[in-house]
Amino acid sequence: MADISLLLVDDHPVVRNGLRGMFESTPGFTVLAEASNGIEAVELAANLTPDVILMDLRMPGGGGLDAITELTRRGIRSKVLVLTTWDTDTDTLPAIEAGATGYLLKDAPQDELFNAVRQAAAGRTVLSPAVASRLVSAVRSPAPSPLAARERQVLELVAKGTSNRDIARELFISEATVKTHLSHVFTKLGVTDRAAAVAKGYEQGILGRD
Amino acid sequence: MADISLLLVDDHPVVRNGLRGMFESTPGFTVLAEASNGIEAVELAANLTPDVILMDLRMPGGGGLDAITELTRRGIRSKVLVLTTWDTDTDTLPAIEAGATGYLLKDAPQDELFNAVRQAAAGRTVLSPAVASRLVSAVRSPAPSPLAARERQVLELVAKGTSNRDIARELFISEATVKTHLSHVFTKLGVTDRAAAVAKGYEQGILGRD
DNA sequence: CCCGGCATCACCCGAATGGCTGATGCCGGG
DNA sequence: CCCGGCATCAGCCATTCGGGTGATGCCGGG
Repeated sequence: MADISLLLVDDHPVVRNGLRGMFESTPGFTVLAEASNGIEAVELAANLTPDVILMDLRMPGGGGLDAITELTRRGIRSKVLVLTTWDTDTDTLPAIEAGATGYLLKDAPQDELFNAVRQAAAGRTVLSPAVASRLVSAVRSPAPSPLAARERQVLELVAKGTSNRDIARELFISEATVKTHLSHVFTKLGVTDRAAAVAKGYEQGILGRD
Repeated sequence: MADISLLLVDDHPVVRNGLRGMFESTPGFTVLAEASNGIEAVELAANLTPDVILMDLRMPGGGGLDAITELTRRGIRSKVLVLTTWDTDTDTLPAIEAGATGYLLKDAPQDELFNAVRQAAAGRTVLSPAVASRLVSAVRSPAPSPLAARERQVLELVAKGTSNRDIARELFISEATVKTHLSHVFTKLGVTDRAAAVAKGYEQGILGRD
């Protein structure tokens, strides 16, 4: 069987270099190209159609997530293997929903990485144990948090230090309604005051993505 | 002149591999050893006394910061070059205060890295442009953000939804003091209420690192 | 030696907050 | 067709906040 062709996507030269070194010195893999951001990645993938794309999610200028979405949209059939640094990422699920074939952490041992790439090339999903367990628990729980659109808006304004009155003005609703929304937010997030609600918002990735 | 001897410290095998590859394939450098956490790093440094230690700050089990402090405390004269991923780090200054000789970002080009190592070996301070500019601005402005220890504690409790009264109880101080601390927090963060303070706390990395 | 920052505390007061009860209209799914 | 979730609104009320003013003690740097 032919070598598995790869496209490496990471904004850090060091990481790209490390990966390239690892794969080039191991039979069965060929590194076709490297990209340092999502835009480049999509272009290169479109031209080279590598078997597997190893991609970091967090990158300046063209996030990995958008890149994945774009790839699936264009019907490019390269398998995307997300290789990320932190497992605390809130984007695990989005990435998989967007079409990533696998998701593993950078601190995985080499053989695990090689294995993952082979699995991915074969179209099988590979997840880091840590990620996998989070996934199942995410599925298991019917999502306890998701705030309604209006509730999220209110929370965002609260995080900016806006008073209920001003939130009301800003959203063209009455102050009473703002209070109602906030009460619901509190209930859904399991807190009792706005400060804690903001904290939860950040913890759960509801806030913080400007 | 003899090779510059190196100790690589990073929790990610991929990164260590990348660095090792880069330095081994370049004349003038010798990689003595690798460590995956701060504890290991200190031990190895004590035994091998490398010229330069390339160290990541964020590591599980023995943070890089403590490692640096420990190294200076022990009088080990290896130069520490902090090689970190994000320039948003709040630990830039602490690291330098702790005794780091240089501080640069992982996405620096290779030659810059090589150069930095040589500079560090010669005892000169090297900083990434981004870091450098942040440093000067930090010096220039009397630090508008860094909260005092007590203030941070209070903010953390606020983020957990604790009322002033309960914060007072928890910290064994009076409610009045809590309010004073909070007022200072508000001023320093440029906000007017606890919710916004929590938000700023997360934005600025004061909160969110459990 | 004095000043500034930190940490501590007190008192007052008006405004904002959060809980509670209750109500209306719309929409989509069972 | 009814129920649940969303979005809207009202009024009441106890508590909590945040601002302002003022004060003390400690420490470290200039």
